[in-house]
Amino acid sequence: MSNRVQNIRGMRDHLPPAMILRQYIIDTLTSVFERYGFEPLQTPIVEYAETLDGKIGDDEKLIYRFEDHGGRKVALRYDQTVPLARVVAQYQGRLLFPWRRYAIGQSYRGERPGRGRYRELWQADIDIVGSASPLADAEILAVLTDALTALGFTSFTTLISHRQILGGIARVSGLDNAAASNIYRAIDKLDKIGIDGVRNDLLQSGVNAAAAERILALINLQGDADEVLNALAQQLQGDERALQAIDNVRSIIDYARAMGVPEERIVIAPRLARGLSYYTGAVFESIIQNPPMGSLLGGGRYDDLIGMFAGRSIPTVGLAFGIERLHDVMEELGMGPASRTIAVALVTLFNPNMATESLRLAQELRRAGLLIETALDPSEKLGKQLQYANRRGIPYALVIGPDELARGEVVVKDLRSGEQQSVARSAVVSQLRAVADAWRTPRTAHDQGGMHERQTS
RNA sequence: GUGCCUGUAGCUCAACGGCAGAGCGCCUGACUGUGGCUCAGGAGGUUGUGGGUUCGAGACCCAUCAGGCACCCCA
Repeated sequence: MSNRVQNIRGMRDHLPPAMILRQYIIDTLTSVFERYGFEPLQTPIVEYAETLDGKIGDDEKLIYRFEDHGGRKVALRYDQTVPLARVVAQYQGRLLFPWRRYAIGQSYRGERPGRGRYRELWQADIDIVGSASPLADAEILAVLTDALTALGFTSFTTLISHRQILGGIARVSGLDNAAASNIYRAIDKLDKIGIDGVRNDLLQSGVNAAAAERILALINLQGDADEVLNALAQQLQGDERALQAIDNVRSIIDYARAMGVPEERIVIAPRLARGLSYYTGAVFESIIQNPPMGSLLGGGRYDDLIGMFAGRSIPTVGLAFGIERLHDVMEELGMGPASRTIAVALVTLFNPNMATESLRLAQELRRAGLLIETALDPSEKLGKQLQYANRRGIPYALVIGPDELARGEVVVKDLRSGEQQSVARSAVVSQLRAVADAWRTPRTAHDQGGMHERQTS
């Protein structure tokens, strides 16, 4: 029997310093989502296996499956999109469309863990259910841009494409459906393996040289969004579906501009394939160049998925923020709250006789909304109590000794500077509140590096 | 799921097949209303785990677990 002390592979424990950052991420995302009218939804982590089967494509083998005590075949959710589809179908009569909903929670994928890849991963999903309007797609772009900006990111890029642009590229290159699905994976690797790498992959998967060059030219288009879309429209002439897709993306981008999404945040990237098979329309993902972390979020339009449950088409667009990746990147870049502890001040206990007075002070401050920790041992030397506060990173220590009590004052000591002053007891709240606000102000990114087109090699 | 690299004190890492160490951290004191800095002491290890080779294994071999990198794929 093993009694090892060990967490499960690919699943992380988050100690308080990490959780403070994660909660900051979640709080920030939540507040941006709600600013756009998205409503919270929570669903179970466990679903019937058949609910998940046949929805996500080849990755189905990565789903965690087991039988419950009653022998039912169940599975841990792979994402929060399929459960959303189930909910929409199940509660159609109680929901009003279009419906904006967000969901923040964990999903499970039996992948091999690596950088930015975990078997338990938290995602923050937003979706607009029941609207086919390109304005819905654009709103997702606006939310994502606001959210990453609010988190402190200064140089992210959102790649945008459309399933039928990709399809059009395959069709005008003379590939049938089977061949087409093979090339998507190859061209999606453009950023990683470069133009020559993709050419190699294409040729190796049986694409003839002429078709390969055609594909490479299309996925390697450079320029701003309008230029790339125009070039695509020109070269995909005759493919009605692709042209419609291009018009659709134009509309989405126009609306996004109207909502103030900066031009430099958007790149039309025909190479963008995205793995999940349920996407039907626009697809997008946001990336930063430094540190390298794949995509921070990904999403798109999936007009048929909910219909698989509901029996009628309910067009939907949405995306998932990868909280694990946001966390890892923000940690590496030193973003998020500077504080690594919760309390803004430690109320010390001067001695057993004075403890009551100190505890009374602590409760006053807590009722005023301040985050206060107290010492627990009135007989412990004051130096020990200060040392504890200092090590915990608590910025302030409060002391009430006999002198302070007699004068109705409190010593407020700044443990970072070492300075201290006696403050009238009635003024402690306002003084601490001011410093607490400054102390919890999050840091923004130093830089995530300039990012736009891939490095040309 | 495949290949490669790594795993030694709380942390970061040393140690030719021959007595397991350093820095930081931690504990005690110098410091009797005050942390940090300095100084003096001190504690802390079945070398991830289980086998094997050897007179002798932290080191070599096998297995296993965990982490990293590259595939694959994705948030």
